[in-house]
Amino acid sequence: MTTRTGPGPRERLLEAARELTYRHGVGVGVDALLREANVARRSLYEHFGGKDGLIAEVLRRTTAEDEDDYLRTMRAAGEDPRARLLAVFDRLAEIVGGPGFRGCRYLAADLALADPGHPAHAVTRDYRERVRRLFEDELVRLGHRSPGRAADQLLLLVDGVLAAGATRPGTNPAISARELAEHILDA
Amino acid sequence: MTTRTGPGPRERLLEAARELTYRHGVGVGVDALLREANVARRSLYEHFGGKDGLIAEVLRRTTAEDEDDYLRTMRAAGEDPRARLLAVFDRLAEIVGGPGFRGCRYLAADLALADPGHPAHAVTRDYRERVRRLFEDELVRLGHRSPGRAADQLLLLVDGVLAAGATRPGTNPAISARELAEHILDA
DNA sequence: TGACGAGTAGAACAACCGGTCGATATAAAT
DNA sequence: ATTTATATCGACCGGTTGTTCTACTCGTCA
Repeated sequence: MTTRTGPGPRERLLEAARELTYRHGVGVGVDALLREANVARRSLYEHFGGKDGLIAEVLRRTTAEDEDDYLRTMRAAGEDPRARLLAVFDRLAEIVGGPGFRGCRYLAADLALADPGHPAHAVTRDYRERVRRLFEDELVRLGHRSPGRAADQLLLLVDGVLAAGATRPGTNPAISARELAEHILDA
Repeated sequence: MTTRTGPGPRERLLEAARELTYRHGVGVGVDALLREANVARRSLYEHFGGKDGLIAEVLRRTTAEDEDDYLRTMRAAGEDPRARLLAVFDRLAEIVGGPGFRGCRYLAADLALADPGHPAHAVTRDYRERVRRLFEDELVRLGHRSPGRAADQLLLLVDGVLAAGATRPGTNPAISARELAEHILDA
């Protein structure tokens, strides 16, 4: 008979950090994280080497999930590249309009961590590059005349939606962005 | 003979805070601010009531300056509302491409200060509203069919440029944004 | 002269920062 | 049965957080 173990300290720590760093920013104290996760201080340093390592690992996980979210959204939109790209902005409208939305985690992390050598920056940079590639691939399939430039513009709109969604609650920037996205796709 | 006084503690403190909160974020310590400004601890609390008051006052000042910058940029672009609005994006290209650019101060402050009651939020909210109105007035003068909606879209582009400029250095998002802005104006 | 206001220097505060470490408990592997 | 790995508690480190307070030095004006 196997004992009912449940998620270990490592998982609990990641989950707590995912939650608290989003609510309070990456400036949350280690004590608060340990308290929330109900995990001994030492476990943090054994598993992640320190607070920075934990933060970077949390971002690594959420970027993977968010990338999956993009992929699923696009897959659900069918085969047409145009419809697939526009679906991204419909999905953004849901996210930004959702009750728990508090801004883009990656943007907040990049702005909060002044040290350019912090491991979190590498994670967010890779993520943005992957999303850009995702857009570019669709634009190529669409037969767009300059897929690279258009991908940059779409990424700009995504950044704008996430920024405006956080700083001007109430407005729904994703709707505005979708219109502009249509123009990009038709150019 | 008048003694050479120079800027008082209040001014020195504001200047130091303007600089340090931009370089290191609003999380800078009070000690660092006092050291940089060469000001006694007590003066901070007499003049601003505390760190939060100082931060809010710094933002109040920079928003006024930045609004002036918008106004001067537009005035220099002549009378045509279309040219005036597009000039904003040329100016953004300069700012984002400049050597000292480290992201948008207001966006960083909003994302870093989790407490919605922090006085800084009111300052940034007012600033965004003033900029939005600036855009809307020009759009009305331009005879745009839906100035409110278009102003929101321009603001979205500005947010996007400032966000992307910070998170994806090297790319020049203002150029991408200018193209989209043209489309908004011609709609 | 004396009072007042503004400034400085710096001690003290309680709370918290990220990080290290010894002691111990548990359970699987040998 | 013994070893090994993992996980836990919790004390402890030096340093810093934002804030309050006392004591002192100026210059100004009455």
